[in-house]
Amino acid sequence: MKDKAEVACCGPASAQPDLRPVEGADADEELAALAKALGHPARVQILRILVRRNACVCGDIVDELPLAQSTVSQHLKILKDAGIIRGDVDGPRVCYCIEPRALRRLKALVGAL
Amino acid sequence: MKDKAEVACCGPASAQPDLRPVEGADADEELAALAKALGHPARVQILRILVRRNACVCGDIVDELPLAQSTVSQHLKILKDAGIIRGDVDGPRVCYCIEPRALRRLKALVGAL
DNA sequence: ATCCTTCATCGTGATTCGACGATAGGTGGC
DNA sequence: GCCACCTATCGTCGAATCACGATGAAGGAT
Repeated sequence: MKDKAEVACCGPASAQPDLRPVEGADADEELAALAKALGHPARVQILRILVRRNACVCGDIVDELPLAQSTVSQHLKILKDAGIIRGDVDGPRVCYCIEPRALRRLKALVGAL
Repeated sequence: MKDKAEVACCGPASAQPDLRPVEGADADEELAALAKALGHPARVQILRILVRRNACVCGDIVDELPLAQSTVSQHLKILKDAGIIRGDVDGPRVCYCIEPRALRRLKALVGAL
């Protein structure tokens, strides 16, 4: 049952648009925080993995990266703290998936540059 | 003659599209490097200043930020090393402006997420 | 030539990051 | 209960970041 993880653990993308401004001091801080979370190749790679398998994978990420499990877990925490991904516990494993809202927000902020 | 700086020191945006791929290992590194450069509020602010005055300002940036001159210079160097901005010497002062190519590239990479 | 302005660089200290191994916490199977 | 598996967290180390003041280099102005 290796395909089980393809069932998304995270609900469908909430389609409501972001209303917050895309510039100003708060937006600067927000963009900087999001960019900082993306400011490492491993984290970009993790994000790409989660986008590719639109469903959420858990520790398969560790197998795809040349990093120790603890290091990957740390990167996942950074992405989660930034609000870019979400991690839902699914039995003994944890199911990570991207947070579409945050990704849209990032695109909006970068697009406003 | 305070309005002199409004004349752009940098040529008009080269309109040729970017041909490089927006995913893959190289793209991951590239996006991470660009994001890392943006991963600080002061640098986002600097970028916004340079976009607002589409012409290039030099040390006026120091006046707009609550940071020491050396600190601002350091942030400018980071942005310049990342290829996001350019600095042309204009007499005793240096004229910074955004590098439209890099900005477009960033938007393409983020958009591909 | 001498000063003054402008910016970059150096050196420093405090903080954070990135990576790892080791360890602890849950969960399911036996 | 006990054991195996998957994650998270802790502790640690070296390296990088961030901020600053001080110093240096280069170009006008007088």
